[in-house]
Amino acid sequence: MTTIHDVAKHAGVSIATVSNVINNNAKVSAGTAERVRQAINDLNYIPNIAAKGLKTNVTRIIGVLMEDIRNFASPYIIDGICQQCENDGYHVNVDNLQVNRRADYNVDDTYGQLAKSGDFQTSVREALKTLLSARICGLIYLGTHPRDVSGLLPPLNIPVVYAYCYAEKPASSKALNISYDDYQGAQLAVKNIIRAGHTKIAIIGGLINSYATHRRMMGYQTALMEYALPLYPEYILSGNWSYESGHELAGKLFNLPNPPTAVFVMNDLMAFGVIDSLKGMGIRVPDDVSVHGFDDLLASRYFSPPLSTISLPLHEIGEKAAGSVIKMAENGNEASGDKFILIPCRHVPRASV
Amino acid sequence: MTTIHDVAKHAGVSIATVSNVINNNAKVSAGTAERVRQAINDLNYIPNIAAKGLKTNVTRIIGVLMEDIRNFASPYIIDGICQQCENDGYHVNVDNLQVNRRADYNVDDTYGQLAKSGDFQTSVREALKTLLSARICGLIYLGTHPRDVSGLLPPLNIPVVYAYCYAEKPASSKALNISYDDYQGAQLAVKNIIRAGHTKIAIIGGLINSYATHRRMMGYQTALMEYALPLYPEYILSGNWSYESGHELAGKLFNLPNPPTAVFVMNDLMAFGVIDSLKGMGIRVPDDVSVHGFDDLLASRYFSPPLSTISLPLHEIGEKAAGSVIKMAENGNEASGDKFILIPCRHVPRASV
DNA sequence: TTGTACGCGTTATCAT
DNA sequence: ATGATAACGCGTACAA
Repeated sequence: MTTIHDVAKHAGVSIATVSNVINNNAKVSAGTAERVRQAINDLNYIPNIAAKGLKTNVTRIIGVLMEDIRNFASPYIIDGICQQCENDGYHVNVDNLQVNRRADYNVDDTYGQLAKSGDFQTSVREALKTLLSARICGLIYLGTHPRDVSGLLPPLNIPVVYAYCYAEKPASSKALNISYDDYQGAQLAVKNIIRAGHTKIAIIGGLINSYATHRRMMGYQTALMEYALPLYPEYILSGNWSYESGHELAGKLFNLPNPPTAVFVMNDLMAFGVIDSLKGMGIRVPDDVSVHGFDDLLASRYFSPPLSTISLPLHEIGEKAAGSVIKMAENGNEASGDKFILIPCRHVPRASV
Repeated sequence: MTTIHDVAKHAGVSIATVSNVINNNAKVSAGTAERVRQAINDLNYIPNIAAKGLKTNVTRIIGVLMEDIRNFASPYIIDGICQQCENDGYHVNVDNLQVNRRADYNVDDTYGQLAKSGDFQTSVREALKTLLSARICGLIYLGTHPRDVSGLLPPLNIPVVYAYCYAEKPASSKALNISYDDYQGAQLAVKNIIRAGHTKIAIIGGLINSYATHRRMMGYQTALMEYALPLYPEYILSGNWSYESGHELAGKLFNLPNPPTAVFVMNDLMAFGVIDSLKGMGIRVPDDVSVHGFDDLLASRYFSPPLSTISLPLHEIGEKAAGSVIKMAENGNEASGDKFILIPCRHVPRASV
């Protein structure tokens, strides 16, 4: 590899001058600057950022610790992260924890177990050590779904952004939580159902102890209240986020003496199960019953009928996460303002409502 | 950050001894080794790999230049890359080219244009410069679908692996192409259809000038020949990989005087279009006609009927790509053996056949 | 068995 | 305006 010395020799100047040209710090005469630039081009010189980082103690590397890149949300978030980092001239160092290969990551309960499992803790520490050995100047912890991940990370003295999850007790004094707005998204869904003319609207939630279920349930209630619609306790069910669970609960729901005319299902996977179950019972969607999902999986637009759903601001979460962690890394001071940033969801109207 | 000097002082030894303990090179007495390890633990010391790389001229960083992380295959391949790199103690540096935001990346023709477009070339060079500035010791170029990407990368003196694409004229003397086996996968699909009892089997291909279309067409022919089945020219159609194109071609196919009883569709997206078109015509799948896809999208198992398809060895491609590039980086010599590695696909039988 | 000194490719300080 | 040189954190001869 050609070094700054090669360039200096080729241009007939000192390495200091070359450095000054590269970082256009000091005053270099236009002539020599041009000569140096020519030499850089001739020799195809690319500065070694490791050496630069060693000297300046600033690496401009952002570490991304992701629980599972195979989760449907991860690629879009990483896309946002990469874009923002490229804009700001930062490198991205990734590490994948492969949660999927450890447990069924659609089930909330396993998270609690995971977090406690020594095995998982060990690989988090291991991955973190790898990242830290590169002297990353900021960390993004990317979850597989919103929940409290406090305690997973050891205390850190670099800024940390929790993306698509959150930490009540963050690992760093400079920390931020960035996710989407469950409450707003659920309202969006239910209000859309109401505007389509429904008044008997059931809800099928995810695991009862999950943050998302809780927040989306609030959104459901708020929307009903806003339109002065009654809340029927028998219309409120909880599954476990799986296709099968949606299938099963739909059976229960539509054997009620007074069944609903619409269902807000808290994720698309369960909604698929609901619709298939309805089809099995000879109930047509949306002619007889409307079904609304949440997540906007790629599959949802090809489902029959195409599923009305809520699309998550994944790219924006990534952009914002990277932007924030970079800002915190550059301003030495603590992060100010709201520690919990929720980006609004968008509504995706399709044929199922 | 604590340095090797801090550890040395804390343990009452010299930095050389600390270094020797870390890399367990030279003989260090058991006692001092233990003291040093204790100190490392006490101070939470993590070696600075930038400094190490500067000294040894080996960074153990693999660069991944991906055309689009949002492509359905990318996350699984990256998962494989991360896993292999973690196993071998390598860091992963990523850069995303965001092809998706430049053109409709499902359409083959745009690739030719992209490659020629100065804009794309510029961002490839830019991204590469970023990666090279970290002195990566190997590069993985991850495409969005198999095609020849020769000429996209400038000449490089580090090993390069093309994953999920290939280069007839690679950028480095140490290069390898790793993808899945279109020919074998297509045979798998068609043989499965034949074994289900069909003899009138149509095929809907992707763009006629694409490598994948060509190879899969060969697989189709081979399978028919092996079972001594005739090949009807009117059963051979080509689309452009899109849902709409599948929908349209199914209309043509089943208005034939003597329509087929099964269709091998070259990707799942077109297969969705085919099935929906069939439904529209009152033709039942699989009762009247069988449909077989290729790709195994997440959506395919939730489609109705669930789609029989071919699953791609994505994780394996990633593992193999990382393993190969690391091997080439470590053995100074040229890569030997086959430059084109094709990993077999698996068959995923579901209800549509 | 352990310690000293130098160099890796930069930036930054100080002369010139 | 430009150049010489000392760090940065680490590995490694070579010396002790």
